[in-house]
Amino acid sequence: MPELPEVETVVRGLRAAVVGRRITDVRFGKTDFIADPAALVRLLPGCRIAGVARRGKFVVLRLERMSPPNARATLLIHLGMTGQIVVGGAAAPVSPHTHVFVALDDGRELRYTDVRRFGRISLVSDAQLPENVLRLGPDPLEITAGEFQKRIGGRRAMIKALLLDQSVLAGLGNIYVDETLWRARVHPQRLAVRLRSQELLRLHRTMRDVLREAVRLRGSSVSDYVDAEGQRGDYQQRHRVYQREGKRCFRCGAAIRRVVVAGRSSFFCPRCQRAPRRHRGRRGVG
DNA sequence: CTTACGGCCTGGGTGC
DNA sequence: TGCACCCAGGCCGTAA
Repeated sequence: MPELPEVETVVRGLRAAVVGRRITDVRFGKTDFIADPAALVRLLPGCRIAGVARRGKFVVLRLERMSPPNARATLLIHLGMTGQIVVGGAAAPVSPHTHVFVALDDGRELRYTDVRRFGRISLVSDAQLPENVLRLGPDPLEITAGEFQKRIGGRRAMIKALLLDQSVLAGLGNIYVDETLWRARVHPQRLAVRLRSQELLRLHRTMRDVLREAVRLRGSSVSDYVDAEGQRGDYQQRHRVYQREGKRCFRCGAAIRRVVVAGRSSFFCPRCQRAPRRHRGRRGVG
């Protein structure tokens, strides 16, 4: 499940592999997750890949068209749950569920594979870019403690819902929110408005620690995430609560529990992460 | 405006 | 062996 660390890892691999390359051909399998596949066929061939960046969980491919001179466009790719972008030889065997083939001028091919097709691909002009990116909040690795407090503190929603909200912060998903909350000892159902300033600061610091370590370990491979070279990440070995229901808390030994918060499975330690009062006594039996 | 929630997309895994 | 069903993450519409 690609979140910030996985997308960052993919982006770094892509950057090394495709920046400067020219696109020679585009072919598709299924296209129902692509905004305008005909536009990709029409506009991508001939483009030079000028840069690769990450915005939240989006992979951002900056493209330069030959004509008109200096025309620019941006390919936005969201990996959804099971999206993979892998660069390899054009003759390499094709993995099942591969739906986009982008041939490059060095004989290699960039391929997009997505079992569920929850991913999204769209080509936008620079004029359209703001409306696509504007609604995203700041990057968790760049936001300052002050900004973090300002965006989160005082709001009445549950802290987990806010951390998952891409317009509040862009890049966190279920795994890294749960891991951050456990490390900061904050219960997922606490209302942000009820968090003490000290807890908000701890959350900010912990979130960044978790994400930096996860990037260093090239992300978490829980189901089928792989980076641009097709390699799995290692951060799943550091997970302390995610998908560990019933297992012992690494800190205190209590049994990890699961509740649904913001429509998502949420794993936490009932002893390290104290529930807010209004939830005490009616936590699920399991 | 803010928040909560249900539904939708798809198909692998699970359990009967 | 087959098959119904759950579930994942993001997003959108709707309601309060």
